[in-house]
Amino acid sequence: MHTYRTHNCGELRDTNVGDEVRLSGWVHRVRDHGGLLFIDLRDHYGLTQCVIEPDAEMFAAAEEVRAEWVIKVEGRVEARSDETINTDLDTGRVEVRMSGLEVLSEAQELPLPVFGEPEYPEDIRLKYRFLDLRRDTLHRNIVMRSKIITFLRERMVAQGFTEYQTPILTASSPEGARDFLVPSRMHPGKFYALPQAPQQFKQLIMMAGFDRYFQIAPCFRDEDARADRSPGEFYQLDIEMSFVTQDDVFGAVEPVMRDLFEQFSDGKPVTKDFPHIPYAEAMRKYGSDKPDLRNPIEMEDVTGHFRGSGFKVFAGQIEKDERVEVWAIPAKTGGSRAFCDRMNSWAQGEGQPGLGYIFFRDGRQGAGPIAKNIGEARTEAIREQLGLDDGDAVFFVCGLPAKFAEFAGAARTRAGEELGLVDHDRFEFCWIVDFPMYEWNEDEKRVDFSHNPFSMPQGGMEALENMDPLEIKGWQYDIVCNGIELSSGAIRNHKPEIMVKAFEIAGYGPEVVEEKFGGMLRAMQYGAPPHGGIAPGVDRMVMLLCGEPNIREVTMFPMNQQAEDLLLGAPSNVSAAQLRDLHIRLNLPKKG
RNA sequence: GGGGGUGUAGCUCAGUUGGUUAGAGCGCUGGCCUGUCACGCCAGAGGCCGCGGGUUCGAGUCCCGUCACUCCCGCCA
Repeated sequence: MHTYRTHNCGELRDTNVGDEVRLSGWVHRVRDHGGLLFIDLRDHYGLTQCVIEPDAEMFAAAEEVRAEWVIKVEGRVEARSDETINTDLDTGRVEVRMSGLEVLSEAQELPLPVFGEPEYPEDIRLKYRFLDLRRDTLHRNIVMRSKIITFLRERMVAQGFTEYQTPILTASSPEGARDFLVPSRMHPGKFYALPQAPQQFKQLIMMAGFDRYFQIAPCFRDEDARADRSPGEFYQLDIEMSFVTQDDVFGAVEPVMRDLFEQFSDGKPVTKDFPHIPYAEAMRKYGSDKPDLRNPIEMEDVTGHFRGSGFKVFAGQIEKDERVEVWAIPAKTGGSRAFCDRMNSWAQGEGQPGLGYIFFRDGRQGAGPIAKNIGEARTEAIREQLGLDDGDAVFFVCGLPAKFAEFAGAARTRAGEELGLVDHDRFEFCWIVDFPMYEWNEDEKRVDFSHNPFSMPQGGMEALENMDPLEIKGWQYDIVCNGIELSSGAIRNHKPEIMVKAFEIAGYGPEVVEEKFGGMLRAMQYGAPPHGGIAPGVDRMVMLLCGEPNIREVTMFPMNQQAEDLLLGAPSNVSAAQLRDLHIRLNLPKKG
């Protein structure tokens, strides 16, 4: 018989009745009836009820055990009587009649109970993560994460991709997030950086002639945390392919995502064919480049109905600036003054002057101040355009779309959520395509890359030379699920002269490109294949599939919001000798 | 760097207009209990009310500061 166990704690069934078995695990729960004592023994696999009676030799020892002690139990598997079967347990038809018990390891009084699922303070959970991880939901989330990653690897390999590893110690990149730096011992005053993503490496892999790369890639960015963003590190399903168009990338990635979500979504429906939504259309309809398509509300331009109308607040703005538009946010079933006023005061809380509205009642009559001001005919035209009826409402935002789109999108989200129009039990995917290559940086009054500077502009060199930079679109795309951006990707620029020109438009001279991206530029000069890729965020996929709003619920050993590891104590002080080796002298901020 | 929330027993929380000895559940200790599976019953221990200062005859409660955790903004090509 094995030293510790013949079976695991989730294994025993009717067919084992009569077997002499040995189980090891944690004491999940003890129920001491005096004349009869139950121990629920738990391990990774499940829970088995063990029972002992006072005449048994080990009874005194059994009365001593406490929650989370590690014990070894021996005994005979017995069938439970009909009235004592527990259908909630896989092992609930049997129990182990204890004849032997050995304590393998005792536990102090717990700072954090393993039994039950109430919420506990994050700092205690993180300090005692090993206990937290024993708890059922978190334990299952972590296992789910592993299964998801295994699925991704298997599918990628099956589709002809190969996993290659890229360096962890690399060069600091001039664009993007703040880098984590690692001081060089051999080169005083110089630093490595941890990769924000293997972006340049995966393109070099394509240029080196390896086709179809993927990697479950660790990425490091020294940015502040959010609920859905760990401080410091996260994982991407990093993908790159040679000789491909945008549609080839979609064709490779979309089935993997759809099948992944169908397999792990617990029966929730998943989008069959991901719609392709141009960036401009997404902004106009949803006020966001990561729209939640579970929300049925689509915004519409209703500027014409307000031009020259009696609602002077809007009409005046339209008069003054031809770029001013009015967008309507139709809200089915939102047609009550109480709801409209609630939306209005929410908008004021967001720093807006308010949120104008019309709601319809009594035979499609428009109600509210705006309806009064613009009159029946215009009100009816708006109602007609949006297909609204009694009991519905519509909200309006007016101004320059670039300025109000984000707020309009937030109002759309809020109306959809408050009115219960959003179906939470589904996964709605889409591709957002045709992102602008550049955007206007208002602070610095100049043109900036809006996405990835390595992307191929649509129209290539000709577009860069002849078009208004702000009109140029890139072969850049995002994959979005339920309002969450899972990934950005692009068809890359593989021509050195286009790269130089693209950077020139953003204000970087050829010497800057040479200095910062010399390696990439050289690679392009020696035969670079057209290539492209994408990098869906693994953590966010796992969050969606586990239904967890917080990334720490799907991460085994997360840091807290202040980027500290409370279990192992990182970051930590280092010795003077270590600093000397690295040629570093501390220059600490003054206290207070 | 900025804004919001929270902080009372090992843990989750309650605590009235400022007023005697700060409570409950879980856990812990002891006792009882032969079919529980959130077992039940009885008793007990356990508190710098985050920390510092102030107002007051009197502060868990009001004010100021500070610390910790968290959510958000900035940031995240």
